[in-house]
Amino acid sequence: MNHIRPDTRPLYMLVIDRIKELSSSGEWSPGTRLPSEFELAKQFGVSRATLREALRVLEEEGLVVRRHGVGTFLAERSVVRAGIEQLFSVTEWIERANRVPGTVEKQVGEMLPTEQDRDRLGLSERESILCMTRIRTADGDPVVYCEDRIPTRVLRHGWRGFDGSLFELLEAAGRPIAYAQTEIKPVAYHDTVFPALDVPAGEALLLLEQLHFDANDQPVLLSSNYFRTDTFHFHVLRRRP
Amino acid sequence: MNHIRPDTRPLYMLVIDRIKELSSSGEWSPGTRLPSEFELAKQFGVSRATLREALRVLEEEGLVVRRHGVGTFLAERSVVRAGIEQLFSVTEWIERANRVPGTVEKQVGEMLPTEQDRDRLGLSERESILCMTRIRTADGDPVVYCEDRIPTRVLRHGWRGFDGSLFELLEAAGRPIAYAQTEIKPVAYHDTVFPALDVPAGEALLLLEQLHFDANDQPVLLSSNYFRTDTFHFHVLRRRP
DNA sequence: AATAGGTATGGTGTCAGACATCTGACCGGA
DNA sequence: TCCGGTCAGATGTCTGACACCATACCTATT
Repeated sequence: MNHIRPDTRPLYMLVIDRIKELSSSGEWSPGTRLPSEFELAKQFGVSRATLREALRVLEEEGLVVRRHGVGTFLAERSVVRAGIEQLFSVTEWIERANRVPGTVEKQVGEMLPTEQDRDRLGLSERESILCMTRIRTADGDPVVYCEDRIPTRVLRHGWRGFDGSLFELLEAAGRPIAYAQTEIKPVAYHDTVFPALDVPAGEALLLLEQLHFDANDQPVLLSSNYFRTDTFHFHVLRRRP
Repeated sequence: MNHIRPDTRPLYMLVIDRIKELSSSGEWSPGTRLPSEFELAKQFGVSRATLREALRVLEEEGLVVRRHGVGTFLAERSVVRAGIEQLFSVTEWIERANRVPGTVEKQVGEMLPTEQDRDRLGLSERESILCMTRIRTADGDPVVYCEDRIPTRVLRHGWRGFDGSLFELLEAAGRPIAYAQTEIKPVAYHDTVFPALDVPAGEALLLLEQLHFDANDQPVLLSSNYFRTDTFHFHVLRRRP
């Protein structure tokens, strides 16, 4: 075929993006029937097989509903985006709320991992970790309290040029984060964290304990983030198994 | 072809189930390479196109990793199951912890919805709702505080024969729950709930505010569940968008 | 011997076309 | 009015082919 494609990602992903574009731009409204697979494939210039791969994923995500012998429909209730299952850095999260992210450093330095750290990050006793404690701000207000641990060996170029986003730091080190195992816990009080975030009396914090992995399933970051819930809302779309 | 299939679900779903079986039964261990698509298709007696639909979904779920020109591999870290994105009833949840579910009824009755209820459930002013407040127990210990609201019109046969599981009640009414929009909130204290659950001092509860929908995207149940986190753990696999 | 480059092989990615099966609407006769 | 047949159009599945990619191996050059 010798086609020249500017984007090297698989074709079906480009189709997915295009469909999401069309649906979120209001081109197609919720509940309407999409053109037939044959028609869509022709329109996008891909084969029906490729188009179907895209639709299969979209169906799995809940954006479209397919009915045998009838057609493919845009879901009635557009899936709530940015649920907790989507992994954003704290920086990104603050920006998505249209606020300006900032950082107040409390502690940064190398140290030896505890046994629990070693266990979860898969380290030997001698390997050191970069450990930091920070308060993240939105428009100057303290909103998240962060404790992060990164194996020193992961950071080939040290941590110079570090500007607040660990995600970018790890990307620059060639170990971009792909996913995270996250535990969700409510916190009624904490001697250090609550005063630092200036939490009003009676309010609780939401703690996300996260173990982050790179694309090769290697753990690269262990973090505990305490969120003020008057600023951040957490939701998720739960489905019957 | 004129094949007679006992299971009427789409073929690719059966393939998915079979693959999950093989991987969870230890037939295939994490990290190993699966047989080639051609080989697998032959083995399962389906076409490569169908097999690929199954693999596409499994890849999206994170159970397998596909590499162009190399092969398809079982994911190194098996995806954490029963994350918060899977919707279980409280009854099921307690059973999954190998404990015996029970119910202490506090209040059950029909009443008129508040404006917020009407808004979220899509009701008119005159329609009544079935409203109940209950404490769920595990082996007799109070572990979840539940407030539930169901539009009366949904329950065609009334609510006789109700045994504790709203999911089963709605299934019997022909409106089985398909998914729920869930908001996650930490709660530091609540005058009614905390004493009722006998929460130890200093411990917080996790509140899930859920709007449940049936398969036709119609809201059928609005619930607020307060969970004791010494009994329930909530986790989720978050992925980069 | 070490290394750079070509080639063979076997994997996934994409395509085109065909037939099977399901659904809803239309239509005509009891 | 009701019921069954028919038909069009949609998704579900299959087949066979070729393109593209990654790796292993071989070869020629250094």
